[in-house]
Amino acid sequence: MRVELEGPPDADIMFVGEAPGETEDKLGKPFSGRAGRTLNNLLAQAGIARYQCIVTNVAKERPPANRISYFFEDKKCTIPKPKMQAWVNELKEDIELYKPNIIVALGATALWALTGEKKISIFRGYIIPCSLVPGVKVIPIYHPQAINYDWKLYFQSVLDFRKALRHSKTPELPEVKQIYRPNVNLPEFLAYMEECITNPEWDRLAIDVETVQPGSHIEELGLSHSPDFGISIFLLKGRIPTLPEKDELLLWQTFARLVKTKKIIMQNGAYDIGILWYNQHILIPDLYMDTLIAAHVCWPELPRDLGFLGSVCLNVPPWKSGSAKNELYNPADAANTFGISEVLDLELSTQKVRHTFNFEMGLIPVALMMQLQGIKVDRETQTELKEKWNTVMVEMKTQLDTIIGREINFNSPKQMQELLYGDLKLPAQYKRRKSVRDKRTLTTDAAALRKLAGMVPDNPIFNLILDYKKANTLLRFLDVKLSPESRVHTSYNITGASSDDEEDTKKTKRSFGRWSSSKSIILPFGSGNLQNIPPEARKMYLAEPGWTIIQADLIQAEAVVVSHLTGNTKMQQMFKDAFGLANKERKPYDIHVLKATELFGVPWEEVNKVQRKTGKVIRHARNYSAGPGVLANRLGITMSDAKKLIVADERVDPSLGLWHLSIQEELKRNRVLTNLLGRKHRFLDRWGDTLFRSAYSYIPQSTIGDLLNVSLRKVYDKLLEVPFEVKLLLQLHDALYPMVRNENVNETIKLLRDNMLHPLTYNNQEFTIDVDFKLHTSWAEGEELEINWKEVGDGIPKII
DNA sequence: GATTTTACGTA
DNA sequence: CGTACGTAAAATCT
Repeated sequence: MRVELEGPPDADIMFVGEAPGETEDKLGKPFSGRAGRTLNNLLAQAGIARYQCIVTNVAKERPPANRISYFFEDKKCTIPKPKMQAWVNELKEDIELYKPNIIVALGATALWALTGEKKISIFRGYIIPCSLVPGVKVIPIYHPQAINYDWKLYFQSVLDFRKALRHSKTPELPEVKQIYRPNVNLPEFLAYMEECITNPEWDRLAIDVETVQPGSHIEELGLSHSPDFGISIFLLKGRIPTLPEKDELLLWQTFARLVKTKKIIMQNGAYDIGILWYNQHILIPDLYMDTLIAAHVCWPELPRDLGFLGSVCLNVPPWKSGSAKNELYNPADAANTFGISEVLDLELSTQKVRHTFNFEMGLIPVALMMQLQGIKVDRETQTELKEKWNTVMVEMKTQLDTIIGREINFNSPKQMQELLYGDLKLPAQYKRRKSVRDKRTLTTDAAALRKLAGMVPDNPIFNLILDYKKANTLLRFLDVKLSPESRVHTSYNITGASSDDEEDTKKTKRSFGRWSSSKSIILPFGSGNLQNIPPEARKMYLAEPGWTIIQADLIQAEAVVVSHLTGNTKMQQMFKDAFGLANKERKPYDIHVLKATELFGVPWEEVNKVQRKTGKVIRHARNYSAGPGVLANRLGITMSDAKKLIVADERVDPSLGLWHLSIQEELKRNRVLTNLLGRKHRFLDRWGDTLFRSAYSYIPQSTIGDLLNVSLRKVYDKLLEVPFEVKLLLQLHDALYPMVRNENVNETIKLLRDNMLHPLTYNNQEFTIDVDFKLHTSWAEGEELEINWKEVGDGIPKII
């Protein structure tokens, strides 16, 4: 059936979808099916009344199998067949007839028909001119059906619909008042900087640098004192300097004077400040706002790249869409960073999250210092380890090639499938599914290999493959490039996942407040992520001669938090009683033994190792609502035994289940959870178990992440006060690794403990997570310290 | 050549 | 149907 346009002739807003679906086809009404229900929901969230709007589609008939490409000549849907062209002409006439103030292009097909553009992910949220009927404005938004498939797009689309409503009062496109001065000469740039310095009313300055790799050399420098102005100068063209040395020196001298007088705004300042310091030796003394951090605090679940933030915060045209060589790119970045900062500043107040913002801003210098400092690798040990594991790898490969009779790439899932399930005809092993509705996919991962090894005990290849793969993986962590000073460096990312990837708008940004670690662009040495180095590879990270690496751990950190969240008073008491004791003295307060006594009804003294391990695993698994499959896997027991264990534990500790339910209740209210240090997170996934599991882990995980960083900042502040040198080497989520000279170990441990004990409050009850220490000659080998802090009191412990 | 999938390391 | 994170190689798409 042909589906006609619907709505009042005097409507301000016109929604244009793609084509009718099954329900629409039957009822003859646009957006009357599942996508229509999602549209209605979005409109309600945005405060738009559908009956006051025009609703239609580009195509008036349903394509076979709902595939819009049926109406096009080409696969990319850019050359319409005559029927489609006629509908586009019809759409043009409708727009001219009804003259809406704004047209909402729902999805890529509508965007194409109205503007000729294709990429919805780039243009969504921006007000752009309609090319079909010039003079009309269009705002592209994801199609409701796309949102149904990918629920993460929901929240940002609500923001987009609100923007559409704001712009529906008048037909005019937003006025373009921005002035950009790209690629100016030195006198003009110097004059601008001098004007900034002398004008006290311009108190803030946005800075953006473009760099070339390798070396992160500054290619272009952009500045802005207002959302409506941006200026830039090139320092490099290709790799050739544009300015004589003397002139460039003058530029940087003036710049260094300028930044001292202004509140600085940057997007991802940790990088820009880092290279300004590393390459130009210019210190940015007052970073007033990092828009990446502000966005992370205000909207942790949304993308954070400038293009996205611009679409949400500003009324400027999309400036990131053209070719990368667009001259205006850099000055526009600077000006729009300024504009975005003003909106985020208000948002921080509205959402009452400024404390989290200030906290994260305070971490920038710490993370940057750790990145630039790096951590030393002993080249000799590295070579030894590389040789050792290379030998293992080659040996396994030789044996396997002989047994199998041909060469196989064991890193190739495809070849592995052919071997295991084709040649050997072994029972298929499937990957764990996110939902029972998902289709099963074959796997050849380590767990599958171990299972097959158990089924065919007389065939040695499974264990050989496992050993081969282990050596192979390890080599990835060992065979890394070192800096000339034999160091590796990592970029610690305060806002978690990096988001300068513009194509990546579909991924939800999670970031529970924990730092992530990735490859440093400034100093690209090492394996990148330093938070996932396996123990064997840690052996090559040696303490410098005469120095000791100290490991300061938050003890049982997440478990302590969970005991308070669930109101498990027995566990709380045990943590309290064990507080400050030496490691050896903690035995009577072992929560895993406690769990075993409860679970198996055996007296404390008679709990054996297997029972303790069972207690440990089940507690951890149940905290985060793991299923019997995981438990069976972890403990090497059958599914039915695992199920029984879970049932038994539910009887022993019903508080966990109740806590999970209370989290669901809290999510129901507004989908926002707040951790014990006040950090908020909105959960945008589709309502269901995946969402719940993620939410259960949020408060314990993010509280500990924040807690450790509170400590880290406090320790960092002390570094300048103490009369000896402390190097902060690593941050591993619940542990800090400083390195000091041997003679300063005692004082450092005292300092660490003083600054890492930080009381938390839940339900008006105060508690403190304990800290313990290990001393290392390398990152791998550590010796547990036995300190009874009750005996030490306020003094300094005498360890060495 | 760019993007997606698979596998795997840590807390 | 633990979660969180980043990297690399293979597979797949264009």
